[in-house]
Amino acid sequence: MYICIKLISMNSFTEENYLKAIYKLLEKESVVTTNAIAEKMNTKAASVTDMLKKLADKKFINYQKYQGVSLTAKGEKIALNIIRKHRLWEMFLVEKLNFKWDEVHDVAEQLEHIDSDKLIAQIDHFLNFPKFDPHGDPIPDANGKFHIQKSQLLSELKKNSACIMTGVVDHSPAFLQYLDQAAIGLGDEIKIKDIVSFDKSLQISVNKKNSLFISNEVAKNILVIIK
Amino acid sequence: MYICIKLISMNSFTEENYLKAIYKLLEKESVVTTNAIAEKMNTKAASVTDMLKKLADKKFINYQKYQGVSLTAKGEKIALNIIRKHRLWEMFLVEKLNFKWDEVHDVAEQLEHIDSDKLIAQIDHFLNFPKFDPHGDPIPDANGKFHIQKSQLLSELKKNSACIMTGVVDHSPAFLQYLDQAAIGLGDEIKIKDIVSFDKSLQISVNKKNSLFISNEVAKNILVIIK
DNA sequence: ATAAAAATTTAGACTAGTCTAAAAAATAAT
DNA sequence: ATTATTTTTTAGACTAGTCTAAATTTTTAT
Repeated sequence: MYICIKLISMNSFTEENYLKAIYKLLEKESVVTTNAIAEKMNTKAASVTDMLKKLADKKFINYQKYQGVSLTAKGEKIALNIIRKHRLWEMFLVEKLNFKWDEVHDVAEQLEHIDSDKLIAQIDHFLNFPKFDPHGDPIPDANGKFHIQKSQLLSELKKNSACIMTGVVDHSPAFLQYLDQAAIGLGDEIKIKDIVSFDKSLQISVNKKNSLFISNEVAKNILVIIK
Repeated sequence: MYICIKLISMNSFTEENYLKAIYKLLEKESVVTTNAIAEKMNTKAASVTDMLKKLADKKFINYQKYQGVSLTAKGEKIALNIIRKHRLWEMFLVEKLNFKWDEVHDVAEQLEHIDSDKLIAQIDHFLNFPKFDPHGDPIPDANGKFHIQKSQLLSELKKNSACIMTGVVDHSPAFLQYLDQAAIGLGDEIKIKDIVSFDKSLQISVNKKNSLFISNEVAKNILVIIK
């Protein structure tokens, strides 16, 4: 007769952060190097090598000396779960606790490591199962799957098209603050009233009300899905 | 010309947990021993001694070999802040995320270490500045002060008195589940309709509606403030 | 194809926190 | 008042994660 206690090897915060960093680097480059990880983690290459060995031992990554790394299915699942938690917490902070877009990141970095399936399921429910975080990045489901309607740049749309804002390309505080001032936010309905041929700037309406001009440069940094 | 960055020595989770444990032991006993701390922290006396030296170096505790410990003002402030965060998170979990009284503790143990003044201020606000957590324990304010109207046992009140439930003495799941079944909860208005002379059991009404009998034993474990 | 440069890994050391086993101090018992 | 017992501390070792400096491998340039 055995008693089964919750052992389910709790991963350390550090391991989780490495896996997340590797996942994000893999989104941009097909091969992830030790130096790239070191830079992302604000640490030294030697420390990264040590950790890579440990993660490989645990079968979270595929690693051979000098050859870079990739995630195993197991490792990717953990990374996606951290990303899911991070984005749900960001959404919670903005939607329920009056945080600004540009204030949430550091706190979410801490909250993403809280270990409770029930907690994150309830937060998801409380937020009414959002598909995007406050920066427009997609939120994976509990199984690590994305349900994405592909976004495109506002600058690519034709005159008179209507769309919903889902995110931004430039995440800098400067840009996010500009959007706040212009009262353009996630989930807003944007309609292109006119495209100025001179400089490709757009005349748009937001939520069928306030009409304004935005530069092409701005439009290139706003992600939308067509309505 | 100096630049001042946020250094404000971030305390480790472990240090915070030791200070919290010491605070709680000081509530019951005037002198706190190494062994008592070891038991509370699920660790060994030798480990405690090591940590006590470190905490004393940082001026969080008063410590002399073999003589037990007490908290300095600095240490108490940190402990109270952790307790404040723990209790506010518990309240949040119960009030907003449908957690049961007896499910919140482990998650709150993690959340209490999240480091963000704005976050906890907003949670406090979101909960409408509660004075007690779901177990009826008082929540200190941001300065570590309690604003307590002294609670007393329901069993001590006279016939026809009305009161508000603020807490319990027995925190066991068995008792909390009984209260759930009986639909007696924090903040409920309890009126004593009758006291049975035979066994001192009480006939009460809860929130002016459901009337029921509770044993004297139960009444001895319910904390209330007189209305 | 081979030398130079860059990237990566190893070796060895450090801190935080923990442990066991042994020594020292305090308390209790005769 | 002098043992015996209990409590506490020290000594030394271990793990996770980090670092610097040196060695090794890969890549780039000639």
